[in-house]
Amino acid sequence: MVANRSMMPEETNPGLVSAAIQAITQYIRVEGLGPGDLLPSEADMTRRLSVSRTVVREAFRSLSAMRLIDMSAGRRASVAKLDIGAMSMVIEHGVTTEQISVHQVYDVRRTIEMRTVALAALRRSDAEAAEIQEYARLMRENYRAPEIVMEHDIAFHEAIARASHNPVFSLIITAFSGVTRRTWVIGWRTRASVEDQIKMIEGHADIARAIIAGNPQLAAEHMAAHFDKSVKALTDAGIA
Amino acid sequence: MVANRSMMPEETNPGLVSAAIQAITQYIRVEGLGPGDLLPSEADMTRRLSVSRTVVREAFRSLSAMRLIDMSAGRRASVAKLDIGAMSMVIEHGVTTEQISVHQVYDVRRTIEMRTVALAALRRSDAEAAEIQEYARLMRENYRAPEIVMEHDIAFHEAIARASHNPVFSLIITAFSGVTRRTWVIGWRTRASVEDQIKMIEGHADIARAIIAGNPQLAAEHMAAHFDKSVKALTDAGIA
DNA sequence: TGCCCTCAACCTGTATGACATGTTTTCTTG
DNA sequence: CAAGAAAACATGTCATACAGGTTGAGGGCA
Repeated sequence: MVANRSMMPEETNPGLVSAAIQAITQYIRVEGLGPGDLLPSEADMTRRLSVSRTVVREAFRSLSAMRLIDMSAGRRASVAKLDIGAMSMVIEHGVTTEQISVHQVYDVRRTIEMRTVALAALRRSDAEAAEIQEYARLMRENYRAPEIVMEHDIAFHEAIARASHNPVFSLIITAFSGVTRRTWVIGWRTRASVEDQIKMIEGHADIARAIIAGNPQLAAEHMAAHFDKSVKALTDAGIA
Repeated sequence: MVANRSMMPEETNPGLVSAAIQAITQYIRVEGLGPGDLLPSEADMTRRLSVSRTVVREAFRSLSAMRLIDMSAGRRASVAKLDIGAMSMVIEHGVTTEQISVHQVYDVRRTIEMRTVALAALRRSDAEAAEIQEYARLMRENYRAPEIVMEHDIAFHEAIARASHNPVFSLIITAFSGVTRRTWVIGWRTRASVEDQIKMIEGHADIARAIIAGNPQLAAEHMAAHFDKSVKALTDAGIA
């Protein structure tokens, strides 16, 4: 009654905690819970699964770390809204342990953003178009302050992903933001002249205009050019 | 000394466990640990962080759930090799709680696999080419047994992702496999005639041949055609 | 000497009980 | 009937205990 061993592809490494995690996710599925819905209390789960509260807590904690559930003191756990959480930690872990290179991340980003930008050009609402354009404007306005440009740059790409109206794209792109934060400034510094830096910012404005114009081909072309330049900047900086 | 509040983008929801998680990941980073390297024992961490073993354990457990570290009874935790773990759970959670649709997953897969298949055509080793071809062959050989075809289908796509030699692609594609397992059979059933089913399997053989021939354009075209047919099959089956 | 076996030391897995603190519900009181 | 206090319930953290897995040191045997 506690765990299933056959159907799920998730490896059940032996142990009560893993079984409890399975049981809880299965509970969410079976009960058809959606974001915000409450889960049984730890004491409840302790009784249902016939294990100690220790085990139940570690299971809840694990799900909370992956952002599948929300926990806070005093109130019961609830099903979480879709969130990066775990995914970004996995990516960062891969990069810091040198199992993933920054170039590889950029290739994935390029692949995905060529699509999100085209979708955004087709599907963006007016509000989304305005938001994207606003980030491009803020980049130009703050071109003397790299850190600020970076944050608007990241926000720009995330906004495009949102405007694709596919949350999975949004999820993945946002997961990469952490890595971007660690390498962005390096790429910026290799753009020796102010003209180069401004040219890079104008690349964003080009993308924004194509999205607003509803031209997916043009938007994708500008995005490709942008990534090619960014990757070149990183390569020039000696980042593998 | 335990946690940092400023640099990391990860939201530090208050609590000793979150702080411990931060401390442990930071430890991995600072010590420059790679896959397989051992972490301090729970007792050690208890002393270092001046918190109870309960807290340390919940932190370790959380990292283990995200597959950032490996744990097993009797031996100390170690840094894990890059693995899907959390990512696939996030995706599955999104789908079961209806925050992500199957179509959206397929759009992302299509976007990524158009790239992995092209990269595979350019970069695959002979062994990888043989493996990919073998899965296509196994699909044909077992065409009467849908479940077996499905497993080889999934293995086929994962093998292509591996042959792209970019682990991030591999990571993402594998993360989607769980969702695929839940919907594959439905798409299969809508292919009414045996001819249609065989045609679908032949689509995989076409992809394999293009990869072996080292022709990225052709490979991408076949992949696109394959996905278009798959999505149509799902749509015909009434999957949103 | 060299190999195998045993056992001690260390480690994680699970259970239990206790108490602090935060949240919700209920009931009392004005 | 409303406001506020208290009880009931929830999670957060700690301490302790013991079972069972892992490893390496040391000793016995060939």
